[in-house]
Amino acid sequence: MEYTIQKLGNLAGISTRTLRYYDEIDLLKPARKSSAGYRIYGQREVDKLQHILFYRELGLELEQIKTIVNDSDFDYAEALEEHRKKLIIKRMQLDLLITNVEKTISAKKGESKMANKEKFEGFKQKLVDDNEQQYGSEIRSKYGDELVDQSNAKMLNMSEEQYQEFTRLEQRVLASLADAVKTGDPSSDAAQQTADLHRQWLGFTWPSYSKEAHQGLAEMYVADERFAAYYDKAHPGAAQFLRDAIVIYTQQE
Amino acid sequence: MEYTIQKLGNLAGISTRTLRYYDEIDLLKPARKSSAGYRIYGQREVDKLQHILFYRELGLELEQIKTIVNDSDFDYAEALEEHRKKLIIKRMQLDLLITNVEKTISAKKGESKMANKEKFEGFKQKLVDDNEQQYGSEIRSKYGDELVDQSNAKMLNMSEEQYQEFTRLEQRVLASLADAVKTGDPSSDAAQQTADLHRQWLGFTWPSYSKEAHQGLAEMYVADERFAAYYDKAHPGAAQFLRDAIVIYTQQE
DNA sequence: ATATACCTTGACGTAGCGTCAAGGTCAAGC
DNA sequence: GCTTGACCTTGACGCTACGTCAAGGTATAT
Repeated sequence: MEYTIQKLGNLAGISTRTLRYYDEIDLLKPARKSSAGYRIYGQREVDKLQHILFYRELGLELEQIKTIVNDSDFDYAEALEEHRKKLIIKRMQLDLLITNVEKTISAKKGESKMANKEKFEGFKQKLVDDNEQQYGSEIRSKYGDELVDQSNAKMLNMSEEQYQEFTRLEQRVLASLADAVKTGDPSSDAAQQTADLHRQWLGFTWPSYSKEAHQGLAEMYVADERFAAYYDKAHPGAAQFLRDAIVIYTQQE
Repeated sequence: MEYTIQKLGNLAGISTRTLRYYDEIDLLKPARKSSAGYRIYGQREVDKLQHILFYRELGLELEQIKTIVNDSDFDYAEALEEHRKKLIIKRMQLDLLITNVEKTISAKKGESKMANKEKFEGFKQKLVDDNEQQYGSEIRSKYGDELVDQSNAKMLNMSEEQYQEFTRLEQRVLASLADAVKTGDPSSDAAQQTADLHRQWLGFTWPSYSKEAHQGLAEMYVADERFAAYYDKAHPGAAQFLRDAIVIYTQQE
Protein backbone atom coordinates (compact mmCIF):
# COMPACT_ATOMS: atom_id res chain seq x y z
CA MET A 1 0.00 0.00 0.00
CA GLU A 2 1.34 3.40 -0.95
CA TYR A 3 0.29 6.79 0.22
CA THR A 4 0.50 10.30 -1.06
CA ILE A 5 1.25 12.95 1.50
CA GLN A 6 -2.34 13.87 2.16
CA LYS A 7 -3.50 10.31 2.52
CA LEU A 8 -0.85 9.63 5.06
CA GLY A 9 -1.73 12.85 6.82
CA ASN A 10 -5.37 11.88 7.08
CA LEU A 11 -4.47 8.44 8.22
CA ALA A 12 -2.33 9.76 11.02
CA GLY A 13 -4.31 12.86 11.81
CA ILE A 14 -1.56 15.35 11.02
CA SER A 15 -1.16 18.06 8.41
CA THR A 16 0.71 17.78 5.16
CA ARG A 17 2.85 20.66 6.32
CA THR A 18 3.98 18.57 9.22
CA LEU A 19 4.93 15.72 6.93
CA ARG A 20 6.84 18.05 4.64
CA TYR A 21 8.61 19.45 7.65
CA TYR A 22 9.53 15.97 8.83
CA ASP A 23 10.92 15.30 5.39
CA GLU A 24 12.88 18.53 5.52
CA ILE A 25 14.52 17.76 8.84
CA ASP A 26 15.18 14.15 7.84
CA LEU A 27 12.88 12.78 10.47
CA LEU A 28 10.64 10.93 8.04
CA LYS A 29 11.60 10.72 4.40
CA PRO A 30 9.18 9.33 1.80
CA ALA A 31 9.99 5.90 0.39
CA ARG A 32 10.43 7.44 -3.04
CA LYS A 33 9.31 10.23 -5.26
CA SER A 34 7.00 9.84 -8.23
CA SER A 35 8.06 11.01 -11.67
CA ALA A 36 6.30 14.27 -10.99
CA GLY A 37 8.17 14.70 -7.73
CA TYR A 38 5.31 13.66 -5.47
CA ARG A 39 6.22 12.15 -2.12
CA ILE A 40 5.24 8.49 -1.93
CA TYR A 41 5.16 6.77 1.46
CA GLY A 42 5.07 3.02 2.03
CA GLN A 43 4.16 0.75 4.89
CA ARG A 44 7.51 1.13 6.58
CA GLU A 45 7.01 4.89 6.72
CA VAL A 46 3.55 4.43 8.20
CA ASP A 47 5.02 2.32 10.95
CA LYS A 48 7.82 4.73 11.59
CA LEU A 49 5.37 7.61 11.74
CA GLN A 50 3.45 5.78 14.44
CA HIS A 51 6.54 5.66 16.57
CA ILE A 52 7.33 9.28 15.90
CA LEU A 53 3.85 10.43 16.85
CA PHE A 54 3.89 8.31 19.94
CA TYR A 55 7.02 9.98 21.22
CA ARG A 56 5.71 13.33 20.15
CA GLU A 57 2.69 12.72 22.35
CA LEU A 58 5.07 12.34 25.22
CA GLY A 59 6.42 15.78 24.53
CA LEU A 60 9.86 14.81 23.30
CA GLU A 61 11.65 17.10 20.90
CA LEU A 62 11.82 16.05 17.29
CA GLU A 63 15.60 15.93 17.39
CA GLN A 64 15.43 13.43 20.22
CA ILE A 65 12.80 11.42 18.43
CA LYS A 66 15.00 11.32 15.39
CA THR A 67 17.81 9.59 17.23
CA ILE A 68 15.41 7.27 19.00
CA VAL A 69 13.67 6.01 15.91
CA ASN A 70 16.79 5.88 13.77
CA ASP A 71 19.15 4.09 16.11
CA SER A 72 17.27 0.97 16.99
CA ASP A 73 19.75 0.25 19.75
CA PHE A 74 19.57 3.73 21.20
CA ASP A 75 18.91 3.81 24.91
CA TYR A 76 15.46 5.28 24.77
CA ALA A 77 14.79 4.19 28.33
CA GLU A 78 17.34 6.68 29.52
CA ALA A 79 16.10 9.31 27.13
CA LEU A 80 12.63 8.94 28.58
CA GLU A 81 14.01 9.11 32.08
CA GLU A 82 15.81 12.33 31.31
CA HIS A 83 12.70 13.66 29.69
CA ARG A 84 10.74 12.86 32.80
CA LYS A 85 13.19 14.79 34.94
CA LYS A 86 12.90 17.77 32.68
CA LEU A 87 9.15 17.66 32.92
CA ILE A 88 9.27 17.40 36.67
CA ILE A 89 11.51 20.43 36.86
CA LYS A 90 9.23 22.30 34.55
CA ARG A 91 6.33 21.45 36.78
CA MET A 92 8.14 22.64 39.85
CA GLN A 93 8.83 25.92 38.14
CA LEU A 94 5.19 26.15 37.18
CA ASP A 95 4.18 25.53 40.77
CA LEU A 96 6.42 28.31 41.91
CA LEU A 97 4.94 30.59 39.32
CA ILE A 98 1.44 29.71 40.37
CA THR A 99 2.06 30.42 44.02
CA ASN A 100 3.65 33.72 43.14
CA VAL A 101 0.74 34.70 40.98
CA GLU A 102 -1.65 33.72 43.72
CA LYS A 103 0.25 35.66 46.30
CA THR A 104 0.14 38.69 44.08
CA ILE A 105 -3.54 38.29 43.50
CA SER A 106 -4.44 38.06 47.14
CA ALA A 107 -2.09 40.89 48.00
CA LYS A 108 -3.63 43.20 45.43
CA LYS A 109 -7.04 42.10 46.44
CA GLY A 110 -6.33 43.15 49.97
CA GLU A 111 -5.78 46.67 48.76
CA SER A 112 -8.91 46.97 46.76
CA LYS A 113 -11.11 45.04 49.09
CA MET A 114 -13.17 48.06 49.87
CA ALA A 115 -14.12 48.59 46.28
CA ASN A 116 -15.63 45.18 45.99
CA LYS A 117 -17.14 45.42 49.39
CA GLU A 118 -20.68 44.72 48.45
CA LYS A 119 -19.83 41.72 46.41
CA PHE A 120 -18.14 40.12 49.34
CA GLU A 121 -20.70 41.06 51.88
CA GLY A 122 -22.15 37.60 52.21
CA PHE A 123 -18.80 35.97 52.44
CA LYS A 124 -17.54 38.46 54.90
CA GLN A 125 -20.46 37.71 57.11
CA LYS A 126 -19.61 34.07 56.99
CA LEU A 127 -16.03 34.89 57.71
CA VAL A 128 -16.93 36.96 60.71
CA ASP A 129 -19.07 34.17 62.04
CA ASP A 130 -16.30 31.72 61.59
CA ASN A 131 -13.87 34.05 63.20
CA GLU A 132 -16.00 34.45 66.23
CA GLN A 133 -15.84 30.77 66.70
CA GLN A 134 -12.89 28.56 66.63
CA TYR A 135 -10.19 29.65 64.27
CA GLY A 136 -7.07 31.32 65.50
CA SER A 137 -6.38 34.65 63.92
CA GLU A 138 -3.51 33.42 61.86
CA ILE A 139 -5.42 30.62 60.29
CA ARG A 140 -8.42 32.84 60.01
CA SER A 141 -6.71 35.36 57.83
CA LYS A 142 -5.21 32.77 55.58
CA TYR A 143 -8.39 30.86 55.41
CA GLY A 144 -10.30 34.00 54.69
CA ASP A 145 -7.94 35.01 51.96
CA GLU A 146 -8.27 31.69 50.35
CA LEU A 147 -11.99 31.72 50.57
CA VAL A 148 -12.27 35.12 49.00
CA ASP A 149 -9.76 34.07 46.46
CA GLN A 150 -11.64 31.07 45.38
CA SER A 151 -15.06 32.60 45.47
CA ASN A 152 -13.98 35.57 43.53
CA ALA A 153 -12.29 33.48 40.93
CA LYS A 154 -15.06 31.09 40.27
CA MET A 155 -18.36 32.57 41.13
CA LEU A 156 -18.25 36.17 42.12
CA ASN A 157 -16.76 37.09 38.83
CA MET A 158 -19.89 35.79 37.23
CA SER A 159 -23.05 37.74 37.31
CA GLU A 160 -26.18 35.99 38.49
CA GLU A 161 -27.35 35.65 34.91
CA GLN A 162 -24.06 34.30 33.77
CA TYR A 163 -24.13 31.75 36.48
CA GLN A 164 -27.58 30.64 35.51
CA GLU A 165 -26.58 30.36 31.92
CA PHE A 166 -23.57 28.40 33.01
CA THR A 167 -25.66 25.81 34.77
CA ARG A 168 -28.27 25.76 32.04
CA LEU A 169 -25.55 25.08 29.54
CA GLU A 170 -24.30 22.22 31.62
CA GLN A 171 -27.75 20.70 31.63
CA ARG A 172 -27.91 21.05 27.89
CA VAL A 173 -24.58 19.28 27.56
CA LEU A 174 -25.90 16.38 29.59
CA ALA A 175 -29.18 16.23 27.72
CA SER A 176 -27.49 16.47 24.37
CA LEU A 177 -25.03 13.81 25.38
CA ALA A 178 -27.81 11.45 26.39
CA ASP A 179 -29.37 11.96 22.98
CA ALA A 180 -26.16 11.61 21.06
CA VAL A 181 -24.95 8.50 22.78
CA LYS A 182 -27.96 6.68 21.38
CA THR A 183 -26.62 7.15 17.87
CA GLY A 184 -23.57 5.20 18.94
CA ASP A 185 -21.47 7.26 16.57
CA PRO A 186 -19.14 9.92 18.05
CA SER A 187 -18.83 11.55 14.64
CA SER A 188 -22.58 11.96 14.23
CA ASP A 189 -24.07 15.42 14.11
CA ALA A 190 -25.68 14.95 17.47
CA ALA A 191 -22.38 13.98 19.05
CA GLN A 192 -20.54 16.86 17.43
CA GLN A 193 -23.19 19.23 18.66
CA THR A 194 -22.63 17.90 22.15
CA ALA A 195 -18.93 18.52 21.82
CA ASP A 196 -19.64 22.05 20.69
CA LEU A 197 -21.91 22.68 23.67
CA HIS A 198 -19.19 21.33 25.84
CA ARG A 199 -16.76 23.78 24.34
CA GLN A 200 -19.13 26.64 25.04
CA TRP A 201 -19.52 25.43 28.57
CA LEU A 202 -15.78 25.43 29.01
CA GLY A 203 -15.71 29.05 27.96
CA PHE A 204 -17.20 30.00 31.30
CA THR A 205 -14.36 28.68 33.37
CA TRP A 206 -11.45 28.66 31.00
CA PRO A 207 -9.64 31.79 30.00
CA SER A 208 -9.37 30.84 26.38
CA TYR A 209 -10.14 27.94 24.16
CA SER A 210 -7.52 25.64 22.80
CA LYS A 211 -7.96 22.35 21.08
CA GLU A 212 -5.19 20.83 23.08
CA ALA A 213 -6.69 21.74 26.40
CA HIS A 214 -10.12 20.60 25.30
CA GLN A 215 -8.73 17.30 24.18
CA GLY A 216 -6.67 16.99 27.32
CA LEU A 217 -9.78 17.38 29.42
CA ALA A 218 -11.53 14.81 27.29
CA GLU A 219 -8.78 12.34 28.07
CA MET A 220 -9.28 12.99 31.73
CA TYR A 221 -12.91 12.09 31.37
CA VAL A 222 -11.98 8.52 30.74
CA ALA A 223 -8.82 8.42 32.79
CA ASP A 224 -10.29 9.78 35.98
CA GLU A 225 -13.06 7.83 37.58
CA ARG A 226 -14.67 10.82 39.15
CA PHE A 227 -15.29 12.48 35.84
CA ALA A 228 -16.32 9.22 34.29
CA ALA A 229 -18.83 8.57 37.04
CA TYR A 230 -20.40 11.97 36.50
CA TYR A 231 -21.08 11.43 32.84
CA ASP A 232 -21.82 7.76 33.07
CA LYS A 233 -24.73 8.64 35.30
CA ALA A 234 -26.52 9.78 32.16
CA HIS A 235 -25.72 6.61 30.28
CA PRO A 236 -23.11 3.89 30.74
CA GLY A 237 -20.17 4.56 28.52
CA ALA A 238 -21.18 8.18 28.06
CA ALA A 239 -17.85 9.47 29.30
CA GLN A 240 -15.96 7.45 26.73
CA PHE A 241 -18.42 8.53 24.09
CA LEU A 242 -18.06 12.19 24.98
CA ARG A 243 -14.32 11.85 24.91
CA ASP A 244 -14.42 10.29 21.44
CA ALA A 245 -16.74 13.00 20.20
CA ILE A 246 -14.48 15.71 21.53
CA VAL A 247 -11.41 14.16 19.96
CA ILE A 248 -13.14 14.16 16.60
CA TYR A 249 -14.43 17.65 17.21
CA THR A 250 -11.01 19.05 17.97
CA GLN A 251 -9.41 17.30 15.05
CA GLN A 252 -11.75 18.70 12.49
CA GLU A 253 -11.17 21.78 10.36
CA MET B 1 19.64 60.55 37.24
CA GLU B 2 20.03 59.41 33.68
CA TYR B 3 21.13 56.09 32.35
CA THR B 4 22.58 54.79 29.16
CA ILE B 5 21.32 51.45 28.02
CA GLN B 6 24.04 49.41 29.63
CA LYS B 7 23.82 51.19 32.93
CA LEU B 8 20.14 50.53 33.11
CA GLY B 9 20.73 46.96 32.11
CA ASN B 10 23.21 46.44 34.90
CA LEU B 11 20.94 48.15 37.34
CA ALA B 12 18.04 45.86 36.48
CA GLY B 13 20.05 42.76 35.73
CA ILE B 14 18.97 42.38 32.12
CA SER B 15 20.80 42.57 28.83
CA THR B 16 21.01 45.54 26.54
CA ARG B 17 19.46 43.44 23.83
CA THR B 18 16.41 43.03 26.00
CA LEU B 19 16.14 46.77 26.46
CA ARG B 20 16.52 47.40 22.77
CA TYR B 21 13.83 44.81 22.15
CA TYR B 22 11.51 46.48 24.63
CA ASP B 23 12.10 49.72 22.81
CA GLU B 24 11.34 48.06 19.50
CA ILE B 25 8.01 46.64 20.60
CA ASP B 26 7.06 49.86 22.39
CA LEU B 27 7.09 48.28 25.77
CA LEU B 28 9.68 50.60 27.25
CA LYS B 29 10.85 53.62 25.26
CA PRO B 30 13.83 55.70 26.43
CA ALA B 31 13.04 59.14 27.77
CA ARG B 32 14.99 60.69 24.92
CA LYS B 33 17.85 60.14 22.57
CA SER B 34 21.22 61.86 22.74
CA SER B 35 22.57 63.85 19.81
CA ALA B 36 24.43 60.75 18.71
CA GLY B 37 21.28 58.67 18.90
CA TYR B 38 22.07 57.01 22.21
CA ARG B 39 19.10 55.86 24.28
CA ILE B 40 18.79 57.83 27.51
CA TYR B 41 16.54 56.53 30.28
CA GLY B 42 15.28 58.53 33.26
CA GLN B 43 13.85 57.68 36.64
CA ARG B 44 10.36 57.16 35.30
CA GLU B 45 11.69 54.51 32.96
CA VAL B 46 13.50 52.80 35.82
CA ASP B 47 10.27 52.58 37.75
CA LYS B 48 8.33 51.33 34.78
CA LEU B 49 10.95 48.71 34.15
CA GLN B 50 10.50 47.47 37.68
CA HIS B 51 6.87 46.88 37.01
CA ILE B 52 7.57 45.21 33.71
CA LEU B 53 10.08 42.85 35.22
CA PHE B 54 7.75 42.06 38.07
CA TYR B 55 5.03 40.89 35.73
CA ARG B 56 7.58 39.14 33.60
CA GLU B 57 8.58 37.15 36.65
CA LEU B 58 5.01 35.98 36.93
CA GLY B 59 5.23 34.57 33.44
CA LEU B 60 2.93 37.02 31.70
CA GLU B 61 3.48 37.72 28.03
CA LEU B 62 5.04 41.01 27.07
CA GLU B 63 1.95 42.00 25.12
CA GLN B 64 -0.15 41.58 28.23
CA ILE B 65 2.37 43.45 30.30
CA LYS B 66 2.26 46.27 27.81
CA THR B 67 -1.44 46.83 28.30
CA ILE B 68 -1.16 46.45 32.04
CA VAL B 69 1.59 49.01 32.53
CA ASN B 70 0.27 51.44 29.94
CA ASP B 71 -3.38 51.62 30.97
CA SER B 72 -3.23 52.54 34.59
CA ASP B 73 -6.89 51.73 34.96
CA PHE B 74 -6.59 48.37 33.28
CA ASP B 75 -8.07 45.54 35.28
CA TYR B 76 -4.87 43.77 36.10
CA ALA B 77 -6.58 41.78 38.82
CA GLU B 78 -8.59 40.02 36.19
CA ALA B 79 -5.57 39.64 33.97
CA LEU B 80 -3.74 37.93 36.78
CA GLU B 81 -6.70 35.72 37.47
CA GLU B 82 -6.86 34.65 33.85
CA HIS B 83 -3.18 34.08 33.90
CA ARG B 84 -3.54 31.87 36.93
CA LYS B 85 -6.15 29.78 35.19
CA LYS B 86 -3.90 29.35 32.22
CA LEU B 87 -1.09 28.22 34.46
CA ILE B 88 -3.35 25.73 36.19
CA ILE B 89 -4.39 24.28 32.87
CA LYS B 90 -0.79 24.08 31.83
CA ARG B 91 -0.04 22.22 35.00
CA MET B 92 -2.79 19.75 34.35
CA GLN B 93 -1.39 19.10 30.91
CA LEU B 94 2.06 18.68 32.35
CA ASP B 95 0.75 16.19 34.86
CA LEU B 96 -0.89 14.21 32.12
CA LEU B 97 2.33 14.23 30.15
CA ILE B 98 4.38 13.12 33.10
CA THR B 99 2.11 10.22 33.92
CA ASN B 100 2.15 9.13 30.31
CA VAL B 101 5.92 9.26 30.21
CA GLU B 102 6.09 7.29 33.42
CA LYS B 103 3.67 4.72 32.16
CA THR B 104 5.74 4.28 29.07
CA ILE B 105 8.89 3.91 31.10
CA SER B 106 7.48 1.25 33.35
CA ALA B 107 5.79 -0.50 30.45
CA LYS B 108 9.03 -0.70 28.53
CA LYS B 109 10.94 -1.68 31.60
CA GLY B 110 8.52 -4.22 32.98
CA GLU B 111 7.57 -7.61 31.90
CA SER B 112 4.42 -6.30 30.32
CA LYS B 113 6.57 -5.86 27.30
CA MET B 114 4.81 -8.60 25.46
CA ALA B 115 1.40 -7.25 26.16
CA ASN B 116 2.46 -3.91 24.86
CA LYS B 117 3.99 -5.37 21.80
CA GLU B 118 0.83 -7.21 21.03
CA LYS B 119 -1.13 -4.08 21.49
CA PHE B 120 1.11 -2.21 19.21
CA GLU B 121 0.88 -4.91 16.60
CA GLY B 122 -2.87 -4.85 16.85
CA PHE B 123 -2.74 -1.12 16.55
CA LYS B 124 -0.75 -1.31 13.38
CA GLN B 125 -3.03 -3.99 12.05
CA LYS B 126 -5.97 -1.79 12.65
CA LEU B 127 -4.39 0.93 10.65
CA VAL B 128 -3.99 -1.39 7.72
CA ASP B 129 -7.57 -2.47 8.00
CA ASP B 130 -8.76 1.05 8.25
CA ASN B 131 -6.98 2.21 5.20
CA GLU B 132 -8.59 -0.55 3.20
CA GLN B 133 -11.78 1.33 3.79
CA GLN B 134 -11.76 5.08 3.64
CA TYR B 135 -10.18 7.94 5.42
CA GLY B 136 -12.19 10.08 7.70
CA SER B 137 -12.82 11.31 11.14
CA GLU B 138 -14.14 7.99 12.31
CA ILE B 139 -10.84 6.32 11.70
CA ARG B 140 -9.03 9.15 13.28
CA SER B 141 -10.96 8.66 16.45
CA LYS B 142 -10.11 4.97 16.54
CA TYR B 143 -6.55 5.83 15.96
CA GLY B 144 -6.72 8.20 18.85
CA ASP B 145 -8.35 5.55 20.96
CA GLU B 146 -5.55 3.13 20.40
CA LEU B 147 -2.89 5.63 21.17
CA VAL B 148 -4.62 6.58 24.32
CA ASP B 149 -5.42 3.02 25.19
CA GLN B 150 -1.83 2.18 24.99
CA SER B 151 -0.49 5.13 26.86
CA ASN B 152 -3.44 5.21 29.15
CA ALA B 153 -2.64 1.92 30.76
CA LYS B 154 -2.40 3.76 34.04
CA MET B 155 -4.52 1.25 35.83
CA LEU B 156 -3.15 -1.71 33.97
CA ASN B 157 0.31 -0.83 35.01
CA MET B 158 -0.69 -1.25 38.60
CA SER B 159 -0.44 -4.69 39.98
CA GLU B 160 -3.62 -6.29 41.19
CA GLU B 161 -2.65 -5.67 44.79
CA GLN B 162 -1.78 -2.09 44.14
CA TYR B 163 -5.08 -1.54 42.49
CA GLN B 164 -6.94 -3.08 45.37
CA GLU B 165 -5.11 -0.94 47.83
CA PHE B 166 -5.85 2.03 45.68
CA THR B 167 -9.57 1.41 45.81
CA ARG B 168 -9.47 0.50 49.48
CA LEU B 169 -7.74 3.75 50.20
CA GLU B 170 -10.37 5.60 48.29
CA GLN B 171 -13.05 4.00 50.40
CA ARG B 172 -11.20 4.97 53.52
CA VAL B 173 -11.03 8.57 52.33
CA LEU B 174 -14.77 8.58 51.85
CA ALA B 175 -15.47 6.92 55.17
CA SER B 176 -13.09 9.20 57.00
CA LEU B 177 -14.60 12.19 55.31
CA ALA B 178 -18.08 11.15 56.36
CA ASP B 179 -16.85 10.93 59.93
CA ALA B 180 -14.95 14.15 59.90
CA VAL B 181 -17.64 16.24 58.36
CA LYS B 182 -19.77 15.61 61.41
CA THR B 183 -17.33 17.56 63.54
CA GLY B 184 -18.06 20.54 61.36
CA ASP B 185 -14.50 21.71 61.80
CA PRO B 186 -12.06 21.38 58.91
CA SER B 187 -9.16 21.89 61.29
CA SER B 188 -10.19 19.05 63.56
CA ASP B 189 -7.99 16.01 63.87
CA ALA B 190 -10.50 13.88 62.03
CA ALA B 191 -10.57 16.30 59.13
CA GLN B 192 -6.82 16.55 59.00
CA GLN B 193 -6.58 12.80 58.98
CA THR B 194 -8.92 12.71 56.04
CA ALA B 195 -6.74 15.19 54.22
CA ASP B 196 -3.74 13.00 54.93
CA LEU B 197 -5.48 9.92 53.58
CA HIS B 198 -6.40 11.92 50.58
CA ARG B 199 -2.76 12.80 50.08
CA GLN B 200 -1.80 9.15 50.24
CA TRP B 201 -4.49 8.31 47.78
CA LEU B 202 -3.12 10.88 45.40
CA GLY B 203 0.21 9.14 45.60
CA PHE B 204 -1.17 6.34 43.48
CA THR B 205 -2.01 8.42 40.52
CA TRP B 206 0.32 11.33 40.89
CA PRO B 207 4.00 10.95 40.28
CA SER B 208 5.02 13.25 43.08
CA TYR B 209 3.39 15.26 45.81
CA SER B 210 3.28 19.01 45.94
CA LYS B 211 1.24 21.25 48.17
CA GLU B 212 0.28 23.40 45.26
CA ALA B 213 -1.10 20.52 43.30
CA HIS B 214 -2.94 19.15 46.28
CA GLN B 215 -4.46 22.50 46.97
CA GLY B 216 -5.23 23.05 43.33
CA LEU B 217 -7.14 19.83 43.25
CA ALA B 218 -8.98 20.83 46.38
CA GLU B 219 -10.13 24.00 44.68
CA MET B 220 -11.42 21.96 41.83
CA TYR B 221 -13.47 19.92 44.22
CA VAL B 222 -15.68 22.85 44.92
CA ALA B 223 -15.35 24.64 41.61
CA ASP B 224 -16.23 21.66 39.48
CA GLU B 225 -19.60 20.18 40.06
CA ARG B 226 -18.53 16.77 38.91
CA PHE B 227 -16.03 16.42 41.67
CA ALA B 228 -18.37 18.02 44.11
CA ALA B 229 -21.12 15.59 43.27
CA TYR B 230 -18.80 12.68 43.85
CA TYR B 231 -17.93 13.74 47.38
CA ASP B 232 -21.27 15.20 48.26
CA LYS B 233 -22.72 11.76 47.81
CA ALA B 234 -21.17 10.94 51.17
CA HIS B 235 -22.62 13.98 52.84
CA PRO B 236 -23.98 17.28 51.55
CA GLY B 237 -21.29 19.88 51.74
CA ALA B 238 -18.61 17.26 52.03
CA ALA B 239 -16.73 18.56 49.00
CA GLN B 240 -16.48 22.03 50.46
CA PHE B 241 -15.46 20.55 53.76
CA LEU B 242 -12.79 18.40 52.23
CA ARG B 243 -11.47 21.34 50.34
CA ASP B 244 -11.28 23.40 53.53
CA ALA B 245 -9.53 20.61 55.32
CA ILE B 246 -7.00 20.21 52.55
CA VAL B 247 -6.31 23.92 52.47
CA ILE B 248 -5.54 23.87 56.15
CA TYR B 249 -3.56 20.69 55.77
CA THR B 250 -1.36 22.05 53.02
CA GLN B 251 -0.75 25.29 54.84
CA GLN B 252 0.56 23.59 57.87
CA GLU B 253 4.14 22.64 58.16
C1' DA C 1 46.31 60.05 17.46
C1' DT C 2 45.12 55.87 19.28
C1' DA C 3 43.12 52.48 22.15
C1' DT C 4 39.11 50.81 24.14
C1' DA C 5 34.79 50.86 25.87
C1' DC C 6 30.33 51.88 24.54
C1' DC C 7 26.71 52.90 21.28
C1' DT C 8 23.81 52.21 16.85
C1' DT C 9 20.92 49.40 13.37
C1' DG C 10 20.43 45.02 10.90
C1' DA C 11 19.85 40.41 10.57
C1' DC C 12 19.92 35.43 11.50
C1' DG C 13 18.64 31.58 14.77
C1' DT C 14 15.54 29.34 17.96
C1' DA C 15 10.76 24.75 17.63
C1' DG C 16 7.39 23.21 15.11
C1' DC C 17 4.78 23.90 12.38
C1' DG C 18 0.34 27.39 10.21
C1' DT C 19 -0.57 29.89 6.43
C1' DC C 20 -0.43 32.04 2.19
C1' DA C 21 1.61 32.25 -2.68
C1' DA C 22 2.84 30.89 -7.30
C1' DG C 23 2.82 27.36 -10.17
C1' DG C 24 2.96 22.20 -11.89
C1' DT C 25 0.11 17.39 -12.12
C1' DC C 26 -3.70 14.21 -12.43
C1' DA C 27 -8.32 12.21 -13.09
C1' DA C 28 -12.86 13.16 -14.63
C1' DG C 29 -16.37 15.10 -17.37
C1' DC C 30 -17.59 17.55 -21.68
C1' DG D 1 -8.61 17.93 -26.53
C1' DC D 2 -10.01 21.19 -23.06
C1' DT D 3 -11.50 22.72 -18.64
C1' DT D 4 -12.18 22.14 -13.79
C1' DG D 5 -10.99 21.07 -9.36
C1' DA D 6 -8.42 18.44 -6.27
C1' DC D 7 -3.88 17.54 -5.22
C1' DC D 8 1.07 18.21 -5.48
C1' DT D 9 5.61 21.04 -5.40
C1' DT D 10 9.02 24.59 -3.34
C1' DG D 11 9.60 29.07 -1.08
C1' DA D 12 9.04 32.15 2.38
C1' DC D 13 7.09 34.80 6.30
C1' DG D 14 5.13 34.56 11.12
C1' DC D 15 4.97 33.24 15.89
C1' DT D 16 7.98 34.37 21.50
C1' DA D 17 11.65 36.81 23.56
C1' DC D 18 15.39 37.52 23.12
C1' DG D 19 21.08 35.63 22.20
C1' DT D 20 24.52 36.39 19.22
C1' DC D 21 27.39 38.07 15.75
C1' DA D 22 28.54 41.92 12.39
C1' DA D 23 29.68 46.39 10.53
C1' DG D 24 30.35 50.72 11.74
C1' DG D 25 29.81 55.31 14.50
C1' DT D 26 30.99 57.85 19.26
C1' DA D 27 33.00 59.19 23.78
C1' DT D 28 36.94 59.47 26.61
C1' DA D 29 41.45 58.78 28.53
C1' DT D 30 46.10 58.74 27.47
